[in-house]
Amino acid sequence: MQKAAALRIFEALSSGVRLDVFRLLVQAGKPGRVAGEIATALDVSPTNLSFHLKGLLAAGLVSVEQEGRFQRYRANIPLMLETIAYLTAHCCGGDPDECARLRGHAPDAAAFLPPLAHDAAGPGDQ
Amino acid sequence: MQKAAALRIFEALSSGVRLDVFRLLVQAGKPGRVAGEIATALDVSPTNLSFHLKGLLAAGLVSVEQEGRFQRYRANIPLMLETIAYLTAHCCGGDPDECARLRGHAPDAAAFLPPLAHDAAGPGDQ
DNA sequence: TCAATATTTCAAAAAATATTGAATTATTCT
DNA sequence: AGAATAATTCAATATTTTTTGAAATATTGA
Repeated sequence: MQKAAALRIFEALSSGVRLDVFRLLVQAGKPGRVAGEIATALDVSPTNLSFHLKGLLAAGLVSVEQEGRFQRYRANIPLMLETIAYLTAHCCGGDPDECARLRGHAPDAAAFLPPLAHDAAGPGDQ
Repeated sequence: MQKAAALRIFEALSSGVRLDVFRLLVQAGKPGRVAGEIATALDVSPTNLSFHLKGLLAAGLVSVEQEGRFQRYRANIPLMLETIAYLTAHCCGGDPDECARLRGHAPDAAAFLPPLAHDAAGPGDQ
């Protein structure tokens, strides 16, 4: 992952409406929700929802599939996890002990932070 | 974690400057960096940096410690991990198989997503 | 104490985002 | 084909966020 992608993802989740939409879709799971259902559930105008869905879509956090005259949206959870990997890459000044100590503070998350392998970004990484 | 906290965290990371600052501090590890070092490294004016640090601080993503006339900033990585736990809580419409399938898409992150124990938020959770 | 350094606060201007309602596109149903 | 439905695009307005430079605060060292 590169900076621009990570930035789009955080921008996408930095609005209350979009955060609600994404959570709704995460909770919905595989069946997702069509736009109208989302608008009703969250009490957002279709126009405004469309605006916010576009942001989530551009970030890759949701996908759409046309279903007749409906548009069915689904959450892309794995991308969210990749983003954290990007964020925590090359952490702790390369000190594995320090890295382990940090991990200790978030027990559930412990197994996630990779020891030191970190990201595989090439020279173009920003 | 509650919605308001998660929102502050994503807002905090939704600017290129703040994302750079946070990554710099994640990579710096325990010693962190004083404000002036950050400003120089990222070529941001002290005034503007101060503005952005305030956002990161309000979100809890960084901490400060006064050191003479310097202010030393450090990243709070565990909070970032908690945020993802919040985001992926109650996922997949409660279907564990579906949850497992999703996890399969992000191998490194696989161990992070808790099976179904999920968050411990009380009735006030938004 | 005085000058220099580090950082923050404040107020104004500039830029980016969000919201609204009307119009448009595309699909279904009769 | 024509009416109804689902959703998006467009253009205008409102709101929020970011940036800038000057001024203020606090600490250090002469």
